[in-house]
Amino acid sequence: MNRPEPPPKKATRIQKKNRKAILQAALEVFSQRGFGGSTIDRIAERAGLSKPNLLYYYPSKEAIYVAVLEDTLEFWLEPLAALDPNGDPIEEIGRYVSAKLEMSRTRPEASRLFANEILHGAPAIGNFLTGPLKELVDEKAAVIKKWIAAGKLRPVEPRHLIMMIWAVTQHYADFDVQVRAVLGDVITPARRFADAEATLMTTLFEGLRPR
Amino acid sequence: MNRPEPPPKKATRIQKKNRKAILQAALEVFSQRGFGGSTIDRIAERAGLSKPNLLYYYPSKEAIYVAVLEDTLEFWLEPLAALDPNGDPIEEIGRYVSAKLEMSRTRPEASRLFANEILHGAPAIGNFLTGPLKELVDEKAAVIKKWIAAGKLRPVEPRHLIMMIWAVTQHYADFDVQVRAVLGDVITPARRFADAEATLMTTLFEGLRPR
DNA sequence: GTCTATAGACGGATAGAC
DNA sequence: GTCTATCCGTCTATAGAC
Repeated sequence: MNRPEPPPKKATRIQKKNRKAILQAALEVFSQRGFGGSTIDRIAERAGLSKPNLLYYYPSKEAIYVAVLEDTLEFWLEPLAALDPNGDPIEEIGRYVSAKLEMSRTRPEASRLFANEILHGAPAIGNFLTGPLKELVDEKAAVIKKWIAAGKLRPVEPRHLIMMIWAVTQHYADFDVQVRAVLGDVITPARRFADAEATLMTTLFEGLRPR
Repeated sequence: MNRPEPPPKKATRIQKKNRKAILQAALEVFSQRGFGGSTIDRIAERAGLSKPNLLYYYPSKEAIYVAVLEDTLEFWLEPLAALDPNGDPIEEIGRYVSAKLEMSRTRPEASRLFANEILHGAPAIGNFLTGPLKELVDEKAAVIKKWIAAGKLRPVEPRHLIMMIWAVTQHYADFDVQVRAVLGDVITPARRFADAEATLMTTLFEGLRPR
């Protein structure tokens, strides 16, 4: 028998390219239609592959789904991980808000993919939420607590503050159609995000700055 | 001619009961699993009906879905509609935040149903978003603008402020699993919502109050 | 006795997986 | 390309309300 690859003998150039295409296609399809509303066929088509070929790379629809999620998870935590305990609190939080808002603008599909997953009870990434995510939030909550103790921020619940920032920034990706409907189509995307940032900064900053 | 009701010859007691049971069951199923992940069979089972019997009341899966959405829409706008132009701005906004948070606590499935629908591009309620919803938001944005002009609020974009309130309050329903994962299961629901409200009020109020 | 309400069984199409 | 499972929607027969 003359089988070239048992597991991943070589990370073939073609394999890398196809895997990437599949993940990108899956991200677009899953984020737009949810897991149940997506079909392998559609993902394969958008990736430029046949369905059997796609199933050669990932054994099942669920496997693709999990792969896309995991592929995006790490990237998703970056901005919060970058919160610097030694920086100026207001500045650091401002930077975090900006970064998250920027992610909503440039990667709305990723935001929607997570939103959909969590909305439905996080069947695939429950362990991520109670594990790495919670740990990171705990760590950063401690930082915020110290800032508050030092009188550099008004006293608020750090974890709720963090989630509040998630909510307001991701809203512009997850609820995009509603945002556009409410603002009207005359408002350009650039203007929309600039106004959003200004509003968030005003309320958050003035609400957090101690007197 | 002496016809009391032309279309619904009699609103049979049994019909009312079944329709209500179907809508309730559909709300639970659709909000938990999305449209594509839900089956008529499951909805019928939860409503205590056979599938053909359910389809006797609503002609298709989509008809049930639309019916549930419409059944909840009006109710959903109530708190915003109640914003009183003659009231104290900070008080009115506080009341609105409280009311929305309370809805997230008591009717999370409704919130999730909308979130899912909008997340996927609002195929069924697009006209509602650009119609009644936009109109109501426009009306209330004008009220907020007047408050700002009168120096009673800091200058912010009214529409973004309204959406910001939607985002932070609905977050506690839509992303419930994540909220619980991050806070840990030791925090009781009552405590969770109390902390949320305190954090929202502090940041929002202090951020909106003029100096 | 007539109309409403209910269910069992099935067709047909879609889509996951080999 | 095929096999199979799932699931929407219908056909038909019957039980029950008024």
